[in-house]
Amino acid sequence: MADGGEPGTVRPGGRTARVREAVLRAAEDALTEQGFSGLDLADIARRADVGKTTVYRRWGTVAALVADLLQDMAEQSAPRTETGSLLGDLTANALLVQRTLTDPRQGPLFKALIAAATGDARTAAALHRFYDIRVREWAPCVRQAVDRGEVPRGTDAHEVVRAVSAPLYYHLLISGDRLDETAAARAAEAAVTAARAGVYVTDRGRKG
Amino acid sequence: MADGGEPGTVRPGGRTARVREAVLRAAEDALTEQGFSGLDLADIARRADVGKTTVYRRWGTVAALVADLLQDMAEQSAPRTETGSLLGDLTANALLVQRTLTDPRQGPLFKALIAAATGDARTAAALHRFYDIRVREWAPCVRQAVDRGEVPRGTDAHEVVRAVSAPLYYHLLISGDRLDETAAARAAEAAVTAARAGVYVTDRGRKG
DNA sequence: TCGTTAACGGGTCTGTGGTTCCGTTAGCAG
DNA sequence: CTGCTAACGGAACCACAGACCCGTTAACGA
Repeated sequence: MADGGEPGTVRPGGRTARVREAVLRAAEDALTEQGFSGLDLADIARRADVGKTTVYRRWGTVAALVADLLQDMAEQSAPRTETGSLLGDLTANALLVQRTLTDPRQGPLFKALIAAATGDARTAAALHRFYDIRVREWAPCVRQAVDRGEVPRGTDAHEVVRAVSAPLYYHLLISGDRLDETAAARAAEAAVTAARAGVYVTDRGRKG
Repeated sequence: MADGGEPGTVRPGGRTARVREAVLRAAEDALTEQGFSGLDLADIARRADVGKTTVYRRWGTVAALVADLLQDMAEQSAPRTETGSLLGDLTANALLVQRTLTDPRQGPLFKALIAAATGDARTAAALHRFYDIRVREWAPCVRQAVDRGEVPRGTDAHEVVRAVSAPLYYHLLISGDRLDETAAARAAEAAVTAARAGVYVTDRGRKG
């Protein structure tokens, strides 16, 4: 008794780690190719060259597996570019997002991850954490812009970064419009314009 | 032979129409409660008091049923309010969207519809059509603003309306942030600010 | 190096969602 | 009103994802 709980926690090295890695990669492939609804544990096990019992025992549900995949993805981060101006930085961010979402592998993967999150609270929490980390990485460029006097003090840096991504995801998921460099540039420009005008200042009204 | 094709096309009245209505309402309920992944035709048939054979024969797949539901939803439209200013109009729009997405019934339903669209091209097309219609209904207020001189000529009215919704859907699906009146007001304000600055003018560069 | 046992994996069973068959109901043309 | 047949619906059938059992492999502490 008292073995800690979840399998994989007592002997996390060697084979266990290898299996986890293989299954997560296989899940990524399966999600990319079949999407969230066409997902099946046996198929993932086959792709990963792993017993399907293992997949069931370690993760149990598709939702839990996706949540674990999101945690794994959150850990590996891409570095941020710095251009010296807020518009330059956020345009770089918008282009990064645009390229990711139109990538023939990453695009479908992200769609599937978001779809998975709509149906399960734990997956949704993992998705929110993933994006929170990504937003956090880019927030400093907004704070630098505040210091330079480009945007008003009190601007919510996170909200500005989110405002850049929002229209791109809207195109991807909802309107289906073309998601090209123009759309990315426009998203960055709109966010910067609004930020400069003080739209993202959180405590408006207190000082006036 | 040569009976036209799809069932329900030769005798569309009476029972057939009643069944379609009942099934669509049941599908709406099921989507709202169970989400997209937990959907099953037998359950929908039970809710609709209809043989599951009928559901299978008429729609075949979950995706096709959802697509039909979206078409049905697209047909019934909500009227648009007019306030006289672009900010007023778009704030009304943002609040409408915000209230819809936070509604305990509609919110989960829309999440499920969007999730369904990520996995199937026909469902995606139906979703795009639905939103295109909604955007089209609100576009006139942007064109009126152009006529009043509030925003520059050449502004893409559809893109402005989409810009209002985008952050709200981003909150709902991706970041998980609170989706309150403040967020709605901010979304409208950001869109108006950017529109005034000419961010949504489509043929920029041609005239300069 | 060795022993303990966590973790894996093949094989089998089972519940359930999807499919088909065929008799029944009812829309609609005459 | 009547007949033809489109469309529905109950029930049996089937395939397959998910659950389980138990023998095998290998992580890790001593």
